[in-house]
Formats: sequence, C-alpha cells, structure tokens
Amino acid sequence: MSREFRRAMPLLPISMVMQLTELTARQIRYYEEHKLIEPARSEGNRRMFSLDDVDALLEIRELLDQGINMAGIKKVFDMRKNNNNVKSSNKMAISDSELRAILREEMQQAQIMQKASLRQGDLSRFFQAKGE
DNA sequence: TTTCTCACA
DNA sequence: TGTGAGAA
Repeated sequence: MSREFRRAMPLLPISMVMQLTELTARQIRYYEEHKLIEPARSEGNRRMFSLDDVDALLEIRELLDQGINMAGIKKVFDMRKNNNNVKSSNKMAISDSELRAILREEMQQAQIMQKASLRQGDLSRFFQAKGE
C-alpha cells in the first residue's frame, strides 16, 4: 500500500517533469487544463507532480503521437479508470495488450465520428445552398 | 523560476 | 493542438 502512496506523492516541480516527459511547460499546463492530469499545488501556487502524473503525461504523449486528439485521450483515461474499478471489483483478468486493443477500437470510432461530423458540416452547407 | 491570461495559428 | 508575450 505504501508503494501506491509514494507514486501519488506530489514531489516534482514542472521543470523536472519537462525533462522526464520531454514536454514543454505549456504543454503540461495545457494538458492540465484539459483534465488529463491533476497536479497538486504548493508554495507560490507551483505545480507539484506525482509519479502518476508523469506516467499519465507519458501516456498522453504516446496517444497524441498515434494521432489521437484530446477527446480520445480523455476517453482513454476515463476508460482506464473504469477498467481498474471493474478489475478490482470483478477480479477480471484483462491483459494490457487486450486493454490496448479495446482502447484502439474506441479511439478509431471516435476519430471516425469526428470525420463524419466534419463531413456533415460541409454537406449541410451544401444542402442549405441547394435547398435555397 | 514558474504562474496566469489573452490572443493567434 | 499548441504557442508567444507580458506581467506578477
């Protein structure tokens, strides 16, 4: 139980996290704005990150790298939480790779939906012009 | 050094 | 999605 405790301890200043994650301070803040991470605050309103946060940040990086957007990432993080709950309550044994596969499908769906709505946006303009 | 906010691609 | 500048 103490290992989780240590992982959740907010110890790192943003400069450290920048080096560990190779993200800029702004990106980190940006992700915070989007609720991807929730760093603690300490003296002078400075962000103090936990190892969990760093982990999350690295995860975010991977995801964005794969062409996933904020919405997708939020979804992934949300799902991860749920899955952990399911895991602990039902004692289901889902492997990491299985989880990844599931998430990938979800993300693809999200991307498709986005493209679809973009197209619809274009088309609706067309339809309006046509209907006129 | 780090924070915040506004504005812009 | 991410950045730059200016002020505190």
